[in-house]
Amino acid sequence: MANIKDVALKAGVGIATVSRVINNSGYVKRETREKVEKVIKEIDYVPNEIARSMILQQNNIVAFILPNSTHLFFGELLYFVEAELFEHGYKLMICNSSEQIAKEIVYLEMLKNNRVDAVILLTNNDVDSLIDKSRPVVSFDRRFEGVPFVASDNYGGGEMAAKKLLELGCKKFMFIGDDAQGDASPVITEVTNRRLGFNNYLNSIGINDVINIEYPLGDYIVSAEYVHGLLKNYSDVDGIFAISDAAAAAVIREIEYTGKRVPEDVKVIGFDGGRSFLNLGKKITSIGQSPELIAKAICSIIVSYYNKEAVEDKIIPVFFEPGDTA
Amino acid sequence: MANIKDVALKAGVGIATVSRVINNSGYVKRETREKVEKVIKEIDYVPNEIARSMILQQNNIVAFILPNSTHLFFGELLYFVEAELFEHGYKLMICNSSEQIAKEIVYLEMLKNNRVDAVILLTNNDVDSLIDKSRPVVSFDRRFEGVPFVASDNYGGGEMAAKKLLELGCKKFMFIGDDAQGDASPVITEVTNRRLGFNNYLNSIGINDVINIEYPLGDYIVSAEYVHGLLKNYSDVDGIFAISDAAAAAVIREIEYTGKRVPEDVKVIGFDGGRSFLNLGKKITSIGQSPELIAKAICSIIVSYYNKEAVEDKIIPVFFEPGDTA
DNA sequence: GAGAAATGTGGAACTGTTTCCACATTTTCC
DNA sequence: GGAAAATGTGGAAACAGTTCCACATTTCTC
Repeated sequence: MANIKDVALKAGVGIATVSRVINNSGYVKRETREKVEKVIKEIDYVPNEIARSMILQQNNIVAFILPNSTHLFFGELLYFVEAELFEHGYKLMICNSSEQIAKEIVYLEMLKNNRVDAVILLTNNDVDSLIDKSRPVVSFDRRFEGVPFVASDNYGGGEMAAKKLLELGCKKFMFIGDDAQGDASPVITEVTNRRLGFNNYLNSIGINDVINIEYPLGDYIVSAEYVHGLLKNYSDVDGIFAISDAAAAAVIREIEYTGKRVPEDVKVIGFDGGRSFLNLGKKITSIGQSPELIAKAICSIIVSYYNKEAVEDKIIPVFFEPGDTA
Repeated sequence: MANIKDVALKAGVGIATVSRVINNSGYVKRETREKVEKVIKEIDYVPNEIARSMILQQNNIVAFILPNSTHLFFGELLYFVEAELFEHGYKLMICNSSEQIAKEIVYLEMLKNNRVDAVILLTNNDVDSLIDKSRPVVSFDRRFEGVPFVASDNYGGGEMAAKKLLELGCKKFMFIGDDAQGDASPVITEVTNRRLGFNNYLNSIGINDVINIEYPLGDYIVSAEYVHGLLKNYSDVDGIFAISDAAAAAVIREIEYTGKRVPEDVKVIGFDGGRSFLNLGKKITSIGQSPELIAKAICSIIVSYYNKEAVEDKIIPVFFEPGDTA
């Protein structure tokens, strides 16, 4: 493949001049520029970005470590992150951790070697010590000391769900979610704020008998049987806030299985925007997060890093997404 | 950041020796190795992969150009491609084209500059002239002259759907799909083989009145209204093969809207595996493609390239995925 | 028309590795 | 015990660019 030297030689100019032409920098006489450009076309010269990265000490590559891009919300986030980075001239390297900390570790190490310009981190694991904080990192939905952080307003979303269910006349409330994850991970995850917002708001207006259900979930698929068992013990519940649309879908399926109707007998609000489960059935009423706004926030932090501006955490508003289940 | 020279200096050895230690190549005395390894730990040296890529003329980066990672099948394919590449020590750069040829062009150019080791191409656009065929490229679902090609056995899948509907006693058949895309793109796309397999098989056993419906779809969302209009003209149809699960979902919705029951009155088979639309309702009976097998095939081609072995096209078997609609 | 400023150009150092080559030392073998 | 083979080591040339610096030429200004 042709290199800059070949161009210089063929055009009868110095390497520095070719570089100036390519980068449109410094002084170049019009005729010289044209001569060089002609040669570039002729021998089909394409600058080698690897060599540029080396000298410039940056490669315009951002890495995104996330659990699994096939989950709708993550996939959407990925999509918008890519689109946004593209606008700013960055390329995106994708690293599915599959929730395995081992793979996260390998990736985190690899990214050090590769000198990627920034890392977007979306993990539930305690990888604090593995993060190279001397380089730009942005974390979504999980706080790490010294790492800028982006998340939806989960607390506000919880409140919003509570208000909506109240508005619709519900009397007996339930929250169902997997946020505590047992003793294995004592960290308060960001989604816990959904529970807190929901509970605190109801408590604040005197409702203190909210039922909080903890269910274990593997790979985000809610076990219908498990939900079923739980629901029959709480037959007076008429307003349910589920931690995700996936959880809401399972809950709805089970409620209907017991003969009750949604939303006539029990109202259910999910979380994520109701986009995932809208086919061949009803659409879930949901508190939505905007992957697009989140992606924009993440990228703006990366750009700030790049411009050596101060970076700060960002909390992204959520919105009420009407549906058929509340 | 520390570099190899710092290590050499501090350990009192030559650069070449450090390199040998890192890469575990050539001869290094045990004591020397230990000394060097100690220094590496001490000053937290991490080899610069960019410099390595430059000298090695390879960077172990594979780029995947695809329309949109948020579509379930593409997202799954992406997931498995990433997993498979990871096993082989490659990193994955993701390039969502959003079906825009302009973005594809920019990416294709960019990837030349970046000297990625291979490109996986998933596009419906005529980008033949833009592909740098001097470097490893693999195309999925779309044939380009001189580019190795991977696809599901779409023709066989069409046949399979026909046989299944026959088996279930259907008498009047319909195919519904968007494969021809009007005059704009005269290319026979790979999915057309689904139609061909279906029609040819039925024709071969003497059924010649198969109704083939062409519907326009924007961004993979089937217009329910459009389908509705079509269906009422063909009230005797009792066996439908839809080009995708998304199309099948729309068809089913519309059939039920007219008062008929699926699968009792009309049987519907989709394509992609029925995973997309299984919540809050029935699961679509479907011909499945295996994103995992496809990913493995794609990666094995890339590895063959890498080992300078001959590469050849691969057709991946499809499978019948039972559901509630046929 | 001379000095200053602006414009134009090329050489060479530098980025951080790998690897060839030359040379030194040690081990093997008859 | 000496030649041959195996082992061990470092210098320097690549890889393909960018950019500082020095120097040359042109244009501007009074």
